[in-house]
Amino acid sequence: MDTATITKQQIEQLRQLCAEAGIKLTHQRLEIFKELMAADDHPSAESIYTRLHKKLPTIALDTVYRTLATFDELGLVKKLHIMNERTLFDTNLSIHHHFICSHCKKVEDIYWQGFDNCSLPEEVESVGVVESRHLEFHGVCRSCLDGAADKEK
Amino acid sequence: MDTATITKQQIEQLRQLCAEAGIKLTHQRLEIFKELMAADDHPSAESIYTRLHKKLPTIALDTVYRTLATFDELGLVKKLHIMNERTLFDTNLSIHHHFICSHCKKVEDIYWQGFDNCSLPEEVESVGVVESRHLEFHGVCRSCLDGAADKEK
DNA sequence: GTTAATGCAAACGGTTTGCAGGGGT
DNA sequence: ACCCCTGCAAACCGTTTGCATTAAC
Repeated sequence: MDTATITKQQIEQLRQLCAEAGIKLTHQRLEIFKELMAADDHPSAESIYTRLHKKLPTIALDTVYRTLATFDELGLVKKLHIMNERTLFDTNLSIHHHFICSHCKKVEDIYWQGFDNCSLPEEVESVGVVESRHLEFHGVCRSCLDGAADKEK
Repeated sequence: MDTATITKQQIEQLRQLCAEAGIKLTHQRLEIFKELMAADDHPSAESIYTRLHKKLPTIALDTVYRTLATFDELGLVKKLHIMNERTLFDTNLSIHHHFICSHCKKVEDIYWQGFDNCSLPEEVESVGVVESRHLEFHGVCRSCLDGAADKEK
């Protein structure tokens, strides 16, 4: 995914979103936003903090936490509670699912529109109103199967 | 679910499992096991501790944590990372999925064999070997829709 | 100029760990 | 009798919060 470059359009959208929400577009928020848009994985607050530290050495970890919470409320990221150690953030806003490698712990996005569009059986509907469905696959990813992950570390 | 009563058979199975694993069947482990079998919800370590405290006032919270970890390794419970605050434990060992009410946070078990048996599209298989699939529905449950949950607290 | 956001440091809450005493095999 | 398991307390670690300073509007 070549989302490495952030368009001026995206920044303009953020500016407008902040304006609508009545919050300030600070330097830190902009930089965290850029870092999120550039991420092709599912970063934690700490990993965003670490990546950002080179460019913004004065940024504080709790600012990253607060900003990610703000972005979550704005709908710019989604929290992922996959493992318990730390919360991961999903920057991919399109409907998708996740494959979690039990070996290297990497989380990969999975698309399955056939499933997204299928209707649910009565038994599911009977428990309440379903607003979203999310699928979690567990297994071993291709690179771990090929033994690539054994070499690292 | 009338799993409130524990059969002698279940206890015998636990005794055997412990013997096979080479660990002791202590009083605490037995009582925690009973509490888990009696639970019809998805308890946290702390809620098991609280429930047990009436019968076993001397038990320590960390013993509950250690025992639940042991039971997880034995395959008697499964950890659920649904919200980030605390780990929940699933005592239902048959294949099922979860409905999480965004209002009252209750987790309900969902059965959908049609989905469990369906084959996955190529796109999914291509990321690696899928060992299990778990579905998470988010929405509002029946009792919250009926306004029942609004009255509490 | 006002008000909200940041950085710092300390608190917080769930979970883990080291250790000495106690209970199961 | 041996060794594992428990209870206690303290550590741990990700995350949150209170407060004074700083920067966006």
